[in-house]
Amino acid sequence: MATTESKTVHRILVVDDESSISDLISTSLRFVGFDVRTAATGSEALTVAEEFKPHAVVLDVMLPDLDGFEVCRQLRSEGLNIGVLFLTAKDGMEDKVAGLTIGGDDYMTKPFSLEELVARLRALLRRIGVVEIDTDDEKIRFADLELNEATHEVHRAGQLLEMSPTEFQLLRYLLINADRVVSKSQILDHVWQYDFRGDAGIVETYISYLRKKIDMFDPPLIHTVRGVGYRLRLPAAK
Amino acid sequence: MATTESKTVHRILVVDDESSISDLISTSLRFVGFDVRTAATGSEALTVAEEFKPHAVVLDVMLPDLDGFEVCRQLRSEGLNIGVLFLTAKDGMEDKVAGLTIGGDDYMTKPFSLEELVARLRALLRRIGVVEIDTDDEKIRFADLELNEATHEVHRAGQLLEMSPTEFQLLRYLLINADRVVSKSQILDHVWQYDFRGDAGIVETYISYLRKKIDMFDPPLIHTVRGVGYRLRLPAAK
DNA sequence: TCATGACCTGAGAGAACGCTGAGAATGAGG
DNA sequence: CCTCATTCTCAGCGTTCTCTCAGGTCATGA
Repeated sequence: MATTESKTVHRILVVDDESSISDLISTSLRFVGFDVRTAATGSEALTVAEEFKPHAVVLDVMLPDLDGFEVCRQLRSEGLNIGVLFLTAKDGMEDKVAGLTIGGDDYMTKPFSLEELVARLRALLRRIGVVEIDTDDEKIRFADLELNEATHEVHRAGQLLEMSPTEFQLLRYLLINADRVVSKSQILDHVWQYDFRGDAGIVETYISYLRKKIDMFDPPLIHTVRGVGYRLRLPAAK
Repeated sequence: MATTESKTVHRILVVDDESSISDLISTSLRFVGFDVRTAATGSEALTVAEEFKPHAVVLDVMLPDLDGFEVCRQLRSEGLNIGVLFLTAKDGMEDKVAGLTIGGDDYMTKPFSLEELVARLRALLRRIGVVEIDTDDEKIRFADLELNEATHEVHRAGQLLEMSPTEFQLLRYLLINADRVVSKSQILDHVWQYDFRGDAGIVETYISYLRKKIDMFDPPLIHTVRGVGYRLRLPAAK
C-alpha cells in the first residue's frame, strides 16, 4: 500500500480452518493486490468481518462451529453487500452449494488452481458492483488472438475456437505473461490444481493441444525456449 | 562498472543444515551485495528472522526440526512480506514444493548453479515489490550487446542471436562482471551446477561457442586474459 | 628462436529435451 | 449402461545440447 494508486484496494476475508489452505489462498490474494484477513472458524469470521468490512469472503463450507451457509446468512443479515465465494470438498456437498449460491455468489470445489480462484473472485467483485480494479476489461488480447474472461471464448483471426477448461487457463496464463518466458513449473503452479502431483510433461501435452488450435494460423505465437519454458510472441515484432 | 547499490542492501536469510551448502550460497550472495545471515535449523531460522527481518529467505525444505513449509508458514503468520525461495533435492519432493509455491515464491532443485540462484532471488525480490537495485528492467547491456532476462533473448547490434541455456548463463555471468576479469574456476562455480566435477576445459569450449555468436560482429568483446581468465570489454577502454 | 604451457576449436558420442500419437482413466450427461 | 469430452500417462522419435577429446595455434620466457 505504499503505492500511489488511486484505486480502492479490495478487502477479502478468507475463512478456512486448515491453515495450510488459508495461507495458500491469502498469500496468493495478497500477491495480486488484495488486502486480506483470515479467520479459522465461523464465529471468528463474523467478528473479523464486523470490523474489517470485507468486499468479499472466501468461505469454506466445512467449519468446526457454524457452517459456511450460516456464516453467509449472518453476514447478509447485517445488510452488507458482500460477495461470497464458497469452497467445498468434492463430495456431493457441491450440489447443495450450487443450489444456495444465488445472486453474485460463486463456489469452487477443492482442490482448485489459485489462478482460477483469483479469476473467479475478480468476476464476483465485478458482479456485485464493486468497481473493478485496473486492467480488467475482461478481454486479453495479443496480436490477433483474443481471450474473453467473461464468456470464456477465444478468437484467433476473428474465428471462434473451442477450448477445454485447462486449455483455456493455460492460454490465459500465457497471455497474461505475453512476451515473457514462463517455465513449465510456473505454468504448473498457476494453471493446475495445487495438489497436482504428476509430471511436468503434462504441460508439453497441453502446449501441443493449444498449438493445434491457435497456431494452425499464421504466424505461430507459441514459442519454445529450450531448457527454460514457453513464450508468446510475434515473430516480426522486435 | 563499479556502480551499484547506493540503494537498500537487501537482507537474505539462508537456511540449510548442511554447512557446505549454506556457506556456498551465503558467500555468493554476499559477493553480489546482499546482507546475509544463516541458520541451520527451522527454529533458529525463526529466531534469526525475528531480529534480522530479511526481505527474502532461501530455505531448504529438508531441515532437522521443522520442515521448510512450516517455517514458511510461521514467517508469514507474522504478517511479514517475505519472499521465499525453496531448495529441494530432486526426489519427488519437488512436486509438493511446486504446489505450495504460489504468489511471489519460487523453488529450485539441488544441485543448481549459483548464478541461477542469484537470478531467481533477484526476480523474487522484484516480484514481491522490494525495489530492485539498479533500475533493472530485466535487461543487462554492455556496448551494443543486450541480454533480456524476461524474454531470454540476446541481441548484438540489434540482431537477435540464438543461445543455448548454458551459453545464455555464461554470457549473463560475463555481463554481470563486465569489464572485470573472471577466472575459469569462478565461471565454473557460477554457471555450472555446483557439483560439476568435469574439466575446466569445458569453459574454453563454451567461450568458443559464444565468440562464434557474439563476436562475429566488430569489435570483439570477449577477451582472454592469459593465465587468469576472461574479460568482457571494449577495445577503446583498456 | 625454440620450447612450453595455455588456449582454441572441430568432431562426435551420448544424454537430455521436447513433440506428438495412442490410449487408459475419469466424469458428465443422456 | 453407454457415449462423449477431457485429463493425464507413456513411449517413440527427432532434435539440440553438453561434454570430452585431440590436434592445432598462440603467447611468453629462457
